Amino acid sequence: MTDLVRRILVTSALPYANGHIHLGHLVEYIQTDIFVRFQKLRGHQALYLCADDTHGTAIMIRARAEGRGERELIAAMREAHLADFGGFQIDFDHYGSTDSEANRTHCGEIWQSLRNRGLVTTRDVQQLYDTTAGVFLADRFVRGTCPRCQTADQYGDSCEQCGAAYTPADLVDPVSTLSGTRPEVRSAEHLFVTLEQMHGFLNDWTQRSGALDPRIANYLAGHFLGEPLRDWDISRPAPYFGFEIPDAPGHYWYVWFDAPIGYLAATSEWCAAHGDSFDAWWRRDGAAPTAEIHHFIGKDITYFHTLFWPAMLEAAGLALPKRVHVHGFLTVNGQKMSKSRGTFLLARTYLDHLDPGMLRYYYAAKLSGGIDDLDLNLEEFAAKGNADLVGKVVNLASRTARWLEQTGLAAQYPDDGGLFATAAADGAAIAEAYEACDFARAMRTIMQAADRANAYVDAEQPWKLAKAGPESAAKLQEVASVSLNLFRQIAVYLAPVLPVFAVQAGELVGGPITSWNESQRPLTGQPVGTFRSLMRRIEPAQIEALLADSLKLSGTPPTHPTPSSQPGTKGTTSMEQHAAPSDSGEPLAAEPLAPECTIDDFTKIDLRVARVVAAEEVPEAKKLLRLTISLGGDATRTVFAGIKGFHTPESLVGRLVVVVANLAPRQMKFGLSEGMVAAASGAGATGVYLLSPDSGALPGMRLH
RNA sequence: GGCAGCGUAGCUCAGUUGGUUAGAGCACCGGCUUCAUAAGCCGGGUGUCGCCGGUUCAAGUCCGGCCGCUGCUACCA
Repeated sequence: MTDLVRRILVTSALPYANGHIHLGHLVEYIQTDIFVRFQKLRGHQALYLCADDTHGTAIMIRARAEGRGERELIAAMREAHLADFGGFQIDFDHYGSTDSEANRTHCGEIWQSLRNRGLVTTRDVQQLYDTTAGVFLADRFVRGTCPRCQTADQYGDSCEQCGAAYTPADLVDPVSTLSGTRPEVRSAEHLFVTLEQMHGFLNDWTQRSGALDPRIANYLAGHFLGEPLRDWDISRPAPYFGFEIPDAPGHYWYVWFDAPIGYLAATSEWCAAHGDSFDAWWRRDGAAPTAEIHHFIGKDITYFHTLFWPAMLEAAGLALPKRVHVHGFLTVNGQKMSKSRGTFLLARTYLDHLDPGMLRYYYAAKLSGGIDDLDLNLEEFAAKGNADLVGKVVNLASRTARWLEQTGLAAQYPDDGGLFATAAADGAAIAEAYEACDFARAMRTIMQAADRANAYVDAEQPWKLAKAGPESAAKLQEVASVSLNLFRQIAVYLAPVLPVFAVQAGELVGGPITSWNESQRPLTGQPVGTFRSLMRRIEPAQIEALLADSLKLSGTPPTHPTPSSQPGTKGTTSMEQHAAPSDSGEPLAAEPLAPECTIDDFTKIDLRVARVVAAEEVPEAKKLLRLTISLGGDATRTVFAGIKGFHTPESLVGRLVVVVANLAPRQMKFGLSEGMVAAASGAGATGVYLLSPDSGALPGMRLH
């Protein structure tokens, strides 16, 4: 089959050491792992490399908050990450860390290349300096009074009250959160990469190299490459958890500089451990690179991997990616993962309740290599795993292995009507789909083989042969041998997706699966082990337990067993639901109750009756109406309310509404909004319903 | 509003360079089977392929214009 042994270096994006792995992360790691396992099964030399992304301000702040050093924090998170990945059978060839000596070395080399090519420039940036702590202060480390609305205790970059944006130097009475002293304005030098000098190269690489999906290339052309590329600020002054820049003491490489270089460092570390050569993977010798480089990333970090990173590699004379595989985000039951809905699913929580193979298969069945978001519909997840893996695939072995325990496989492969040969021929198409990361297509083709195999068993009725007695024994052995061979063939095809299942299938019959080629020849005469459960069905209770645990972890009590809340489709309108005699549970299910609050919490919010005295369209606004409301007497407020399209200005004037009267003013594009009008709304834009007090209520009355 | 993407059976989707009566899985209904983890097999679809127009011998597939939805962004206080 395959002609040459390819050398394929594959990476997933480095997970940040500031949080745990969740099912969204796993879309990427499972996808990458399947790709790598497939390549290895085909006989290619593939390396799956990854690392923890450990540097940056967030880590530093978190470590301080936890009262421990950064390295202690990242070591603990590394353990947790590795345990999660292991649980999902993600098989890295090497898992490094951006906080390694190898990475420091590679950062230095790339840096020197940028210097040599004249791509580094410096520019002064005005920053506040803490004379007591002796450090420049990032925006987050400064608080002070807003220069615009005079609100105290605001961060250095923007005001939470009026929304004004400014620099820390603009703050009135600034205070350093590190020392509590008043910082002074100093000018600090930052280092920049003048990306514009690489513009021609980036145009060419993004549009013509074939490394990118056309949609991604188009996005880059439209958003960035159509105008001069801005300089990239790649240094941060101390305090910063990271690597100090060797020729610029006091400056540290920004985390997004050293993170992708972690791919190089991981390669070096793996090579050191295996006696291989880094240069053979990354160095460009003449026109033809010796290895293929594949990056798998989420669409949120496209910019870094398709502009900065190739520019860095190009400047350093290193090999460019053959392909950057960009995938979408994970949604759960059609919506973003949500802690309050209990659908923020951590890897660990999943593993407490369900089989990782089921998720690997589900993702495989939904991934087609595009950048579309992937929806984890929990009902479909259970149905698909149960029907395909348990009902079709495992069932093949489960229903026939027992008849071969004594005799083993038939000595000669029987006439199966061409079933094995057909599925063997399908191998080329399945491999092609794997290669293109269209795993969904591969799974469909494999399941068709399973369908044909089950139909065969049904037609041959081996259970009748078993009852018929000794004269049917040979025929029984033949039928069961066909069935088990088809089963093993499918196990080979599924091995990249379900490695544990593949091992167990091999234990049952035929030994370890080591090569894709094993799908091409039936086995004969081999012993058959005792069938034992290979994969268990997903029970609804397990999914409920998963969701309940996820809710607990987010600190929200489970309000009720989560029904399968299909997002409302166009069939029923809100109006119809109003008329229904019994109310649907859908709105509550769509937005479960918030965590319990105390009466003190509630009294912080001053809700008042108010009268709309004026209402007008804001022509340029899509959702907003400008309301003038009266709290009685001459106390009036201007409020922008997002109710355009649901209410006309004329219908509002004169009516009573409920407002949040002590809400901090908010600067909006069309003016300052001085409160919020209370309204009910469901998930999605199903409607907005203003609250009205009973008649007799007067403006200014408070809600108790 | 800007940018991008998507609109095919109740649901999730497949439809390769335009080419026979538009498909799969799930769900649902009927029948069969009982070896198997309440698994399996057979049968059952009058779908305006979002709408309108265009190109073509031929369009779900290409082009244009609308409508709707989603994501990012913006004004969701």
